[in-house]
Amino acid sequence: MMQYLPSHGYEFTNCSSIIRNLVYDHGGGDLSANSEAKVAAEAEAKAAAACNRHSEAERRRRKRINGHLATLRGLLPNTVKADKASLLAEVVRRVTELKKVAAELESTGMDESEGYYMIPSENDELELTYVGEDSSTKKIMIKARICCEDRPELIVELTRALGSMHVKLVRTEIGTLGGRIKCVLWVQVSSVTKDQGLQELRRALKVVTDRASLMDLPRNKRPRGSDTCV
Amino acid sequence: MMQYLPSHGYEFTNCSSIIRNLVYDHGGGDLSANSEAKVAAEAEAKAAAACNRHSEAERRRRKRINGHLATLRGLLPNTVKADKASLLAEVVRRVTELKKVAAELESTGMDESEGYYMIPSENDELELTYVGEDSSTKKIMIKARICCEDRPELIVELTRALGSMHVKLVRTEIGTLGGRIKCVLWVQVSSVTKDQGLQELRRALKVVTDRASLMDLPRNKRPRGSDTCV
DNA sequence: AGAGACACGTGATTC
DNA sequence: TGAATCACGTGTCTC
Repeated sequence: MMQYLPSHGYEFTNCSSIIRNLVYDHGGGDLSANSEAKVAAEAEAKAAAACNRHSEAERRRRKRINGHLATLRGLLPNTVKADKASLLAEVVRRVTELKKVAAELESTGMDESEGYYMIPSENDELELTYVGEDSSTKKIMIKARICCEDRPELIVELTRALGSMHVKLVRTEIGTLGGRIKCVLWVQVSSVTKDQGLQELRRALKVVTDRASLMDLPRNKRPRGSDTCV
Repeated sequence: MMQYLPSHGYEFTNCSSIIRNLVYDHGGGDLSANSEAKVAAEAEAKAAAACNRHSEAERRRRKRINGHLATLRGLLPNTVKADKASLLAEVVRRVTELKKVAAELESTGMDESEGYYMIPSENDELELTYVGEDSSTKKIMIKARICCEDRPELIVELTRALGSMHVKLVRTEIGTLGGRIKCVLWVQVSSVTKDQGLQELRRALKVVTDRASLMDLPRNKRPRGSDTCV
């Protein structure tokens, strides 16, 4: 650890301009009048004061900057002993990370969860959006936005439709209002191209939104509760 | 804009140690032998070289630090003209923001969406967790984790149960497997205390998980599709 | 002219 | 010893 206490007593007036002034005084002081010496002394004092203000301002500025750096040290883990450059490098890394995450949220529309977007509209809707490809897993992400009349079987139908594909339901958001339902699904599709994924998913979901009956299925596979009557 | 080109030619050797050496040379140089002058010259040259290395290293250090600062300027919007301190203040703000968002995701368990957590278990479950209070809106966030037998009316019942309370469904995640369903709800409750919110929500959701019949409701309020037979 | 911001070289300190 | 880091005061430039 370094401390850098002000061990050398630089506290006051170490300004070279003063020294310069002193030199000038020494050179021509003997011939000058008393008033001239006074003027010189005044000038010297003034310069010294200005110099002090300057160095003090610079001290304040440094303190401000280092204060922020200290704050960042406190914010980021394992940077207590890091030097300034390394600390800033780490900060750059984190901010980059933040930007990436934020951009991802933006592009997936995952920040649309509040309010407006989740309110069902009056018109039926089946909109698929290609979100992107995960660089590491090479899997395609597709966002599906569905809006239609609400009915109890809907969720089961959706689950069933997705289950028929090689997909992973990453996230679901559902909003209902006045008997209508809005459903946004984030689906991860593997091993297919973008167009294939969009096409297959659209076909699967269209079955649901078109109110396709589940009654074609064998009885023991039908969702419980939807056919308990009879 | 400031440029701070190296307008004053500080490029080489402005080390006061050299000046000091020169002063000493001037003081006792006349009486010394040639070899002594050589030694002095060597020492001077050595000191000058060391001094150069020092100032160059410092220059490199500054360059590294300022390089990171420039990177941060590029990363953050509207910081092109900001001075160092303001830039760092903005960086602190952003990193704090990042930490807050990350902590929120952590505490709400919103990062549990993948894999394990959304797989329904074999046992029924109704677990409510107090997530926290939004500092700005003063609203309570509760996470409800439900696991039970799947049935088509479930979602409608849930929606209905929540609709009977003054709550806002912020986020929903649903996972189904083998006829069972796991459902995690993030619910924002307003105008009640933590305990009130937990209690009311638990009562409302228990009705659902206990398979309470909806048939007590007036016919026109029953969810469509669940009672079309008769 | 006066305050603020920056780069610079330097001495002190640590490893 | 030497390399690296830091705080410091200073000169210079801008507004």
